[in-house]
Amino acid sequence: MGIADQLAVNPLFEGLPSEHHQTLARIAMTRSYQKGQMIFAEGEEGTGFYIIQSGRIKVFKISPEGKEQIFHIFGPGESFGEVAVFTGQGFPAFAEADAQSSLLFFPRQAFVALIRKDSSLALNMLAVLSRRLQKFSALIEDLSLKEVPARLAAHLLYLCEKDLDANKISLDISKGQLASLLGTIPETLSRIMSRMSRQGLIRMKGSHITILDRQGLKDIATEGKKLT
Amino acid sequence: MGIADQLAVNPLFEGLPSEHHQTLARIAMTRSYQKGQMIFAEGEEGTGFYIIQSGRIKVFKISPEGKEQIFHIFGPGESFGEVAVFTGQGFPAFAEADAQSSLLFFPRQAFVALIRKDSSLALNMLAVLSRRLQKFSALIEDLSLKEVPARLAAHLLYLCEKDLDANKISLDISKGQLASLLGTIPETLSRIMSRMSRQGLIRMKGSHITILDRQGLKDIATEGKKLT
DNA sequence: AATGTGCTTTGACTTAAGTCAAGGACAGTT
DNA sequence: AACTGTCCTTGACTTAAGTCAAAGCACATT
Repeated sequence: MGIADQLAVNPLFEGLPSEHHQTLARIAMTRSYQKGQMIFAEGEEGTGFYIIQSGRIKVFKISPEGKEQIFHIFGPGESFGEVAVFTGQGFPAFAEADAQSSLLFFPRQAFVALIRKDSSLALNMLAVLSRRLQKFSALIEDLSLKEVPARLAAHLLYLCEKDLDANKISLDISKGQLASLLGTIPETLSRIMSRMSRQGLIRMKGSHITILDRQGLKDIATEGKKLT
Repeated sequence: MGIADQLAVNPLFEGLPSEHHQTLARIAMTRSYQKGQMIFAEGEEGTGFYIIQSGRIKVFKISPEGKEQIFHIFGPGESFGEVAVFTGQGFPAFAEADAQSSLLFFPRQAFVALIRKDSSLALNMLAVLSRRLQKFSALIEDLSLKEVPARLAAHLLYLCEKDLDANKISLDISKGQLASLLGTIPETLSRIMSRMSRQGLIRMKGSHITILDRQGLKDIATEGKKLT
C-alpha cells in the first residue's frame, strides 16, 4: 500500500480529494526509530508533526526529581506533535519510541500551506485537536478530583470497551507505564490492584486482567464509592 | 464601537478581511448573564461557542463529593466552548458567570460554514486551541508532578509577569477560587501562603501580594526546592 | 456604631499516597 | 536447569495534603 493510500484512511485526511493525498504523500518523510530513542524534547522547536505508521510512541513530561507523567501513548494511525506546528512555540513535552517505530513526518511550512488551500483538512485538524483537549480535560479532572482507585477503575473500563473483548483485558504496556499514565507509581498501582482482586472486582494473571464486577468498578470510577 | 470592530481586534479574527468581520457580527448573538448564572453544563449539546465582551467566566468540573476544579477563568476578548463545536459532542465541562457578563454567542453551523470559506480563520482557531492544549499540558504536569507550593509559586510568578507590575500583585479572584485553580483547597493554600510569608518570599495584605524573593519562588516552582 | 454574612486563617486530626528497601516472579539466555 | 536482568509485589515508615471545627476579619447594610 502506498503512502497516499494509508493517508486516505487516516481520520486527519479522510474526505479529502485524492490529489491532496498525493500532495501529502509527497511532502511526508519516513523516519524510523529504535525502542527508547527520543523523537523530540520539550522546548525543542517544532518543525513539523508526525503520524505513526507502525510502532508505539510515548508522550510525557519529567519532574525535576525524575518522576515521569505519561500524557498519552499513541499507536498506528495516530498523530502527535501538532500543537507546536500551530503555536509556533517549542514542543510542550517529550516524545520517545516505546517500540521500534516507523513514522511519517510532515514539515510545518508545507503542511500549513496545504491547510490554507483545503478547509476540510483544517476542520479535520480542528476535530483532532478538540478531541485531544477533551481527553486532557478528563485527565485533569481525574488527577485533581479523583483518587487512584477511581482512575484505575475508569481506565480498566475504558480498555475493556475499546477491545470489546467481553471483560478480558490484556495490557499492552507495562504496569509501571500504566502507573505513570494514571499519575501514580508502580507500588501504589500494585497495592490497589491487589485490593481490587481481594474484593472480587477483577482477576489478575500477569498482564491479563478479567473484569468480574463491572458495576462495582463503575461505582468506584464515577460515584464517589470507596475501595475498602 | 460596533461588534465588527470588536471582532477585528480579537486574536481569533485578526488578519481577516473586514467583510468577514461584518459576517461574523451578523451571525453573533449577544447574551447577558448574572453573576453565578450557568452558561452551559457538562454534557450539554454544544450548539456554538462564546466570546467574552465584558465580565468573567469560570470553566470547571465538579467531583461527586462536590469539590470543584477550575480549568480556567476567562476574561474579556477570550473565547470558550469551542471544543464542542468541532467534536460534535457535548461540552466537556461547566461554565458559569463569575461576574455580570456580556457574551457573544456564535452558532455552530454558521461558524463552521465561515471557517470553510476562510482558511485564515481556521488557522487562527487552530492556534487558539493549540495554545489551550499547551496550557492544559502545563496543568497536568503541575497536578501530577509538582506539589502545591510549586504550583502556587509558578502561578504568582505568572501573574506578576502578566501584570508587569514590578512585583506587586493584586488578586482579582478570591483565594478560594485560586485554590481551586491550583487543584487544592482554601485551607491548604492559606497555610502555604503563610509559610511563604514567614520565609520572606512574599508579603501578604488581603488580596495584595508583594513578591520579595523572585529567585526563591523560581527555585520552588521549577527546581525541586522545598518550602520548609 | 452595630450586625450579620461570607471569606480566610488556625489548630488538631486523618488519610491517601509516596519512599525506601527487601523479596519474588518471570522471560530469555547460556 | 541454572543464571541474569527486569519488572512486580509486599512491608514498614514518612509525608503532603485533606477534613472538621472553631475563631478571626472584613466589608456591606441597616
